[in-house]
Amino acid sequence: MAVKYPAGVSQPSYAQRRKQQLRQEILDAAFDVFAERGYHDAGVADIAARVGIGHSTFYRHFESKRDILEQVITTLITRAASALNADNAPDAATTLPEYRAQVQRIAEALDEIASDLRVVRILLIEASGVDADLQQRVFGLFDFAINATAAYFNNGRDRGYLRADLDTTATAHAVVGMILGTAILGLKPDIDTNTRRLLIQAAVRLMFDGLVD
Amino acid sequence: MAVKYPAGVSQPSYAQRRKQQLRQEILDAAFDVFAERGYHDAGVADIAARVGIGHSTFYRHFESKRDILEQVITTLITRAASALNADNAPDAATTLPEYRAQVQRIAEALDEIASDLRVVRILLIEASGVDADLQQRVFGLFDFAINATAAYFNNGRDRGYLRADLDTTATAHAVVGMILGTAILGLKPDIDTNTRRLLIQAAVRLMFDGLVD
Amino acid sequence: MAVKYPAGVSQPSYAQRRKQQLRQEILDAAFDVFAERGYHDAGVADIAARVGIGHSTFYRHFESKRDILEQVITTLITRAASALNADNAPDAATTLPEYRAQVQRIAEALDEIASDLRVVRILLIEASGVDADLQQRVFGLFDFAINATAAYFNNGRDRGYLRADLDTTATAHAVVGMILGTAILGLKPDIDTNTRRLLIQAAVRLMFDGLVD
Amino acid sequence: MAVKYPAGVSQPSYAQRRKQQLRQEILDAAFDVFAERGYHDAGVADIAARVGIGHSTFYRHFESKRDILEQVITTLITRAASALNADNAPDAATTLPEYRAQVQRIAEALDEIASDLRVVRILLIEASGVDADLQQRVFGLFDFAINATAAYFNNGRDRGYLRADLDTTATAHAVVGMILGTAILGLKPDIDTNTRRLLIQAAVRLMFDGLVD
DNA sequence: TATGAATGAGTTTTCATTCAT
DNA sequence: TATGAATGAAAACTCATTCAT
Repeated sequence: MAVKYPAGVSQPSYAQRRKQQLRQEILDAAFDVFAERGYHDAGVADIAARVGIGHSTFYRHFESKRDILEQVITTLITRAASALNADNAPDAATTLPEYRAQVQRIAEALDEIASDLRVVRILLIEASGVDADLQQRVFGLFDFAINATAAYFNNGRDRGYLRADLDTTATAHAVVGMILGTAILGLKPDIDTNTRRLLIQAAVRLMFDGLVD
Repeated sequence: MAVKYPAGVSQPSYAQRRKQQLRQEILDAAFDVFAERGYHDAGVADIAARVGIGHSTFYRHFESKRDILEQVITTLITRAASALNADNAPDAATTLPEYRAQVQRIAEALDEIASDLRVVRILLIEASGVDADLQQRVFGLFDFAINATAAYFNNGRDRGYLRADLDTTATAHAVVGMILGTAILGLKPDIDTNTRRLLIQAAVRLMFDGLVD
Repeated sequence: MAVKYPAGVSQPSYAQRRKQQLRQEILDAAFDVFAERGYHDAGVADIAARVGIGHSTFYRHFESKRDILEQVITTLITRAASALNADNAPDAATTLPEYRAQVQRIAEALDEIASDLRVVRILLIEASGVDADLQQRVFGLFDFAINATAAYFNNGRDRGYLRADLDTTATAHAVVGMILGTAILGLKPDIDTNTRRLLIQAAVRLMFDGLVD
Repeated sequence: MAVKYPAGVSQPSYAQRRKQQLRQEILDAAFDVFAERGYHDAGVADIAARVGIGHSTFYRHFESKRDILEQVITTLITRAASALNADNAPDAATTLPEYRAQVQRIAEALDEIASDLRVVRILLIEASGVDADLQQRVFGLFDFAINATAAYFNNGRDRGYLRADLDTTATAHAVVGMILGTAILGLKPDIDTNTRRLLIQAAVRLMFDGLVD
């Protein structure tokens, strides 16, 4: 689908588009290669070979190996943040069932992303394994998630459909942690789609009702 | 305090003890260095330098760099598994308050371990970043934790102090995920001891009572 | 003189020729270095330095140090085998003088090769000193020489110009041994070209007429 | 059998004898190890382990790894030289049959030595592969053999049972070369005792009668 | 512009030899 | 005296990055 360009902005030339496209191909290849072999084991040559270009061409599009990892991660973070935001606003839910439904939707959206184990691997393992800076970037996403979640909780507590004594920040922490940890556990080789669904269900149920009730 | 040796077992010679001790010093140094710089960035030379020995002396005690990482991880896994087991049996708790107290104890024991961020970093980041094999080892620990947790849940459900419709395995997954994820979130630089305590409390509360009640 | 390429086979590009040429330069340097310092004492760095390239460039052309030795030896073996074959066929000689002349020619051809002491050193000393595999390769050459020689002897015996009771295989062994041993003795520092000629003469004479007559 | 010591020379003490004995054991082990793995691949540790002593003890008896190789080689050279000398004198033979018998005896004695492939390997391959100095030592043996052989030839020529026009030095060279080369060819894996005997026979026959007659 | 060739910095590992017990 | 522990020098090899075509 052709992208529309605003008036006054000249459409990029063919060459520029080609360049953009190649850039994207390289990004995709890097994503695959990093996920398969890990950042350190992956060579720039591997990435280039997968795209079918010379190693040197790689450097016309990215500063360094580290640079492309950063870009891959940025993309993933952006995507995850969108999933958290999409069609959801902290004050959209006014009743418990509404909120519950909303949580279910968010959970499924995140699962959609995390079901691609490569995303989990790169975001949680490789990013942190390479560099404190990159780790910070990812942790920024977590902070964002925690804050968003806390906002939801505040809304629910204010409206009265969540516990009045809820420590919203700390609990948000716990919930985001649960998402995170579940995603990591999903790296275990033997988890199929069905199990994932049961897990989400159990997690959402736990979140709302706890073990007891 | 001198260690007692059983009759018939000759106490290790001075040289042997020295050797053991040096081995332990190297292990400790490796633990630190791996945590600080990451496995790939850390050189055998760094480890040796920290202990104050020559590079090649390292190889008198460990097969390879990979070998020592494995040993470090094995130690950590063992320690974590002990913490999970210590003084706890799945059927020890017969009432909800008892179980709650037990969970609190376990949570604190794990937090004690995880408060050393280096442990978290090595176990969760480095292990997985290096090798599929090592990742498996760590995941074995998680499986153990999940199974143990499920056993507790089964006990509680059978005794009637937990929900009758509890999907014990899936929920155990979610709970272990929560522990895991919280540990990782603990790597964020700005978390102090007090915050940790609040987090644990919120997590335990969430686990038992959920958001609602 | 420009090499002619058959129709349909595009002439190698300049870059390819350059690469071939560099490869050959490295081979030559390795040949020299191995002969001078011996395989074990020679470093890849020495070879690279002699060509005037960086150490790692070496690895763009050869798999490993062992690899290049193998290639050097293969070349030498091929050359020696050609010398044995060149313009000679086992049944070319029908009379004793003809055969005698043929032997003289072969002897001179081999001497031509062996006069380069580096060849002898690498083929007989280094190859065997490094690896059983390489030794096998060289011994394959000897076997070839023995078989070829035996074929000549058979021809001569059948035609009646050699002893009827000649044990052709065993004698071929002895003759090839003589060539081999003489080549090794040629490594002695004090042997000049003239002496070599006398040696060949004496050897050929011995071979045909023995000590007695 | 106890060795007799001349009057006035005090018999070595027990400790000294033990030391001598251990030294010999180390020499034997080195001989084996060098032959099996080659000088460069063999470690001092291997030698020590085979004797059952610590690596360090090795250095109480030999200066260095190189040193022990030298001693091993010296021993072998001495043994080979003895075989060449034993009960033979250049002028012992006065007739052709006598000389022929003498040659046969010498050939068998040398074969006895060379049938231990380890001797051949160490003397011809390892010695030359390590060091120019060691190679010289071995070549000294060859020179000795050549000179001795030439002396025999001179005697035979003077007495009239060998060709009058024999270039004794050059032919001696050829003959010693034949011995040498045959010994090397003996390293081929598929040569059994019987073949060896046929080879010797063929060589001696060739030496005396040539191909023709 | 795209490329493959070239590179050197960096790392793991080995092993002969010395030292302290 | 015998030993194992310690060592550092050396060496092969890899790979991200630059350069010349």
